[in-house]
Amino acid sequence: MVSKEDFRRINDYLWEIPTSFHPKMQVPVWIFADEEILEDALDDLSIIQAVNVARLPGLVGHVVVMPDVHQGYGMPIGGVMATRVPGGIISPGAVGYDINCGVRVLTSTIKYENAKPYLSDLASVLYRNCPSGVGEKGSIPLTNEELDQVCQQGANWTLTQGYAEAEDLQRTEEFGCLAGADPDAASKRAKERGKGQLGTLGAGNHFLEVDIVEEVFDQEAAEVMGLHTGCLAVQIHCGSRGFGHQICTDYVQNLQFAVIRYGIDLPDRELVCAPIESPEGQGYLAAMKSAANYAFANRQVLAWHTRRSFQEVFGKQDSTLRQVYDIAHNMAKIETHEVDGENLTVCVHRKGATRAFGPGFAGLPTEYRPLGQPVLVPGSMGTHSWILLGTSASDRLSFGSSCHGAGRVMSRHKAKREIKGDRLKGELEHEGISIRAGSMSGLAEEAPQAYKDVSRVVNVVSQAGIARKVARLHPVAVVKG
DNA sequence: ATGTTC
Repeated sequence: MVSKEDFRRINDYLWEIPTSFHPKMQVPVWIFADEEILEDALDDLSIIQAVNVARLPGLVGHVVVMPDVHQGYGMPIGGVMATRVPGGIISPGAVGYDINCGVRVLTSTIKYENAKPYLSDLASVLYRNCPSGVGEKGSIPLTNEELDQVCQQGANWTLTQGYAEAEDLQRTEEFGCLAGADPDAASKRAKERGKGQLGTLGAGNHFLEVDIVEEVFDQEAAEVMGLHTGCLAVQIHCGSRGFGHQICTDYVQNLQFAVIRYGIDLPDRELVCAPIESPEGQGYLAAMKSAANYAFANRQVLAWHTRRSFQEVFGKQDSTLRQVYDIAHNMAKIETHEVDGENLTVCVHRKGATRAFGPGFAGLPTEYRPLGQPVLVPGSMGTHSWILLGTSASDRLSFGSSCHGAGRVMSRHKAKREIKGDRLKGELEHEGISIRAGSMSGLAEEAPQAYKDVSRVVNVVSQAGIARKVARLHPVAVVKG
């Protein structure tokens, strides 16, 4: 067990578990939290899992835990670990089952006051046009060859097919495509699942939401990002669907043998991994990149569905949706970071954590380079969401990372048991939020009561200096599986 | 998260 006394307070928003806590810890664990969030984090396995992660071979710096943390498969959601390349490991459980789960935000100049009478229709049209729900198939079935192209080209494939604008790709992490993806590293079963699901939302905490830009905290940055107070914006939260899920399932199973072959001492079977330079590690990395590219393409096709839905409701003239940004929050990336005064090549695993690089990063479009990387933080349904920017301090504190959402405090099981979906829908509709959901029990699982207060989470990362506030969004229409 | 127990 871990208790509050095991933490050393670095400052009001940063706490450390030193390596002296456990003889096998390679690096300390740092958690970004206020006291309340720290205490919440001790209620589940989050911190124990972070300590387990700190025992893996080849770790550098420290394991990072974000304020939206909750327990996950092997590694907590809201965790970051960096491993030496070569010499360290790569672990599917430290990326997550939904490879490149992420968020895209689109923005408009449509004023909420003018749009208000049409929002219920808009919700219905979006629900009709954006396939959602477990196992749901999309409107763009892919051949084997096309799936391979999506894996290799990511969002670029959607541009060639007419589902994207060039600016969308500019304003996507990695410009919508990771180099080095190998579709043949994905199993036949993964491919079969992936072929029919491009352009689908999925279920669970995935959603498509129309928001009002409620308050702007940095006028200059908001202007560059096209965020206008009182106007509509759209958030799309989803990932690589059955394709990425199957890839994770396959490699969690296969890498068990790598653990034995390379004699890795695992603190938890769920942290199954392989040396990153091994054939097994490289296989997972190439498959993970395929799923990541699939997810970039998936969110792009959903953006296309969103645009045609807006045109259907508001007409072609007044419905322009410009992309603000698209970020991943379940991904492993080879990056260079300064650790203890030394520049190291590392594999940064971000699971329920976003990249948050500061100003000057060359991988950003020109207009964003002076600002830093946009960080998109969806809240729980019916509450706020936030647009932040990465900072230069994130580079040295959190491997250039920030939080990804509100973070669960109630298990899915408990939420389903305690909350009535149809009653929740009524309450949200009463607050002026149009809800279109395929499953009432699914809706209950995602109730605001099941999550932390996202503004509290955002306050921690902002006070800790790893991201800064640009704008707060408020939902007016939600589409869920 | 997930053809929600291949």
